[in-house]
Amino acid sequence: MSVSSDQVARIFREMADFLSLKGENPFRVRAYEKAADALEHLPGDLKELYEQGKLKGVPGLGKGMLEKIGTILSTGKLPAYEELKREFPEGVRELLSIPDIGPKTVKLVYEKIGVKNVQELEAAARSHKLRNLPGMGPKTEENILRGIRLYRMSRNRVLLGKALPLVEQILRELREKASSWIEMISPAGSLRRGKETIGDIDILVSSTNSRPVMDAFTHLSPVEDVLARGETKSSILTQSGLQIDLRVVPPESFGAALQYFTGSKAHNIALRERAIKKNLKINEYGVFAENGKRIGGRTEEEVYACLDLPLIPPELREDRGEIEAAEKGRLPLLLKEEDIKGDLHIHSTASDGTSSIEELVEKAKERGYEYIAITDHSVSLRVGRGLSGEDLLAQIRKIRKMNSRLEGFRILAGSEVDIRKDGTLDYPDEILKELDIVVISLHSGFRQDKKTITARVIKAMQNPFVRVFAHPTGRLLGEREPYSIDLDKILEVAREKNIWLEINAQPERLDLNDIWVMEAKKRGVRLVINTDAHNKDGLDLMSFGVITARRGWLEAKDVINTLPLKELLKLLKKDLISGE
DNA sequence: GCCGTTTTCGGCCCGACTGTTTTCAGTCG
Repeated sequence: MSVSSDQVARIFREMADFLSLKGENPFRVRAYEKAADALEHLPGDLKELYEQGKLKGVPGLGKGMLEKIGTILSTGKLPAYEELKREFPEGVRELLSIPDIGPKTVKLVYEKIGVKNVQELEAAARSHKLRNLPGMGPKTEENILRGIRLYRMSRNRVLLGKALPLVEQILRELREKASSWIEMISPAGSLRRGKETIGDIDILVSSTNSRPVMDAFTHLSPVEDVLARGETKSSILTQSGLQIDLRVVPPESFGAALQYFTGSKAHNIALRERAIKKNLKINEYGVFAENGKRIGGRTEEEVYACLDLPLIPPELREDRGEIEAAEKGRLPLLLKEEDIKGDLHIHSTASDGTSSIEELVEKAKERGYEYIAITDHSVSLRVGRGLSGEDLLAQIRKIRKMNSRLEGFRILAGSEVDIRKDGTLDYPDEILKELDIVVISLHSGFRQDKKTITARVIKAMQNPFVRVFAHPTGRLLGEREPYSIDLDKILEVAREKNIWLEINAQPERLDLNDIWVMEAKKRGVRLVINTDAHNKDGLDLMSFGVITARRGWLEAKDVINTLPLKELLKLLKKDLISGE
């Protein structure tokens, strides 16, 4: 039985909660949260990292945390954690997830009137048992009931792919309704950083008159409920249950506010610590010198410049070394969507897609691509209407014919070949060798154990015709956990065999994720961003793959499908030969 | 509990908002 970083992170997070409930030193609480953050950003097998001493020096993991991690790894348990857990009944910690309720309130209601879970808190608020507690009144009861409603409604985070179109609609509507009052407008928060899922949405506006902007905002078409309305901040709840906060700041503070509300929290804390060392103070209104004089804040560039840093792109602001890199002038020149020259994983009507190859080509040209690969499913994927060997050969012939009529554009004949349960591929080599590109992936046997799945994929990667391993972990955000696969080993083999790992751009996949993308780059593994489109509009999902790549610090040169057609073809041919 | 170009002890980001208070505590981002 092995313990993952995520599991230990969860234990530390729970400990932070318990310690805060006990009224412990808040900095000690934060130390546990920081350690949990650090663990969640760790690629690879925790036990190996620990044993090889690679956890030493990771910021946030000091002597005490390392000792605890060691205890968990060797015994599977942590006495300090077990002890804390025993002190509180099961449901108490969950109360902390309710908006407007923090550790002090939970401690109070638990100790004074014995509230042990959400239901009991709701009952206590309804029967007015809370208003007599110190510091509480009727209004608090109302707010707690609202908090419980919100908690139940928004427990699930929403996909970036769902949130982004909604935000675009809202920005459009706001501009229409209050254009004369809006100087600048931008999304902020985790959405701007491109996180794969979003808790709530932040929008920032600069204006000299906030009232008409707030009016427009609270009357937007998707509004279900107005949660708060003030001079500088208002919150709405949309019909889809998403909370949206709008903040209005004066133009001279827009950059500082945008920086501030974009986060992440950890990045901002690190920035402020840096500011203090320079005898500066940063807040959402600007950067200030010791004498209180404002020295920047109109733009984000200004804010960073005050700290002697270049602008750090939002996707990097996770406190994963970006400040140090910026300081040394080593920020990556991040990949842009315009750099993408093609898409190497697309389904047509031949299998389970709904657009013809002709339509897909048309769309790809509109996007300015030089090539696409048609990669329909292989024979054994019945649900995907996989192609028989004969059908595939016929499709290859058809594609060759189409190519002879195309100028400045190339269709690659490919296939998304299933890795069977025993690690063999779904077509024989005689067929694979006819293809321009072979993409392999798993669609079955997700429950096999880590050793089996890893060995199965590695076996498939030995085939000399294989070029791309698609959606390497198989996760579906909010629906399906990744299957148990040892990515560490997969990266090793991918580098050795020169197999490209996919960043699948489907918003519910984004697989590989940002953390593993970063690790793959570090190890010299090449990546390719594909949409896995099942219709022509699916090609537009590329932007989500690009965002994920940017969060993984990728530059254009790290991504195969930024290559112009000629170079890609050269690479495909050359690799085929060297692989034999 | 972490951490160190002023520190191995004594700090640890900062302000708005709310509801309860007569000057502040709790929560949030």
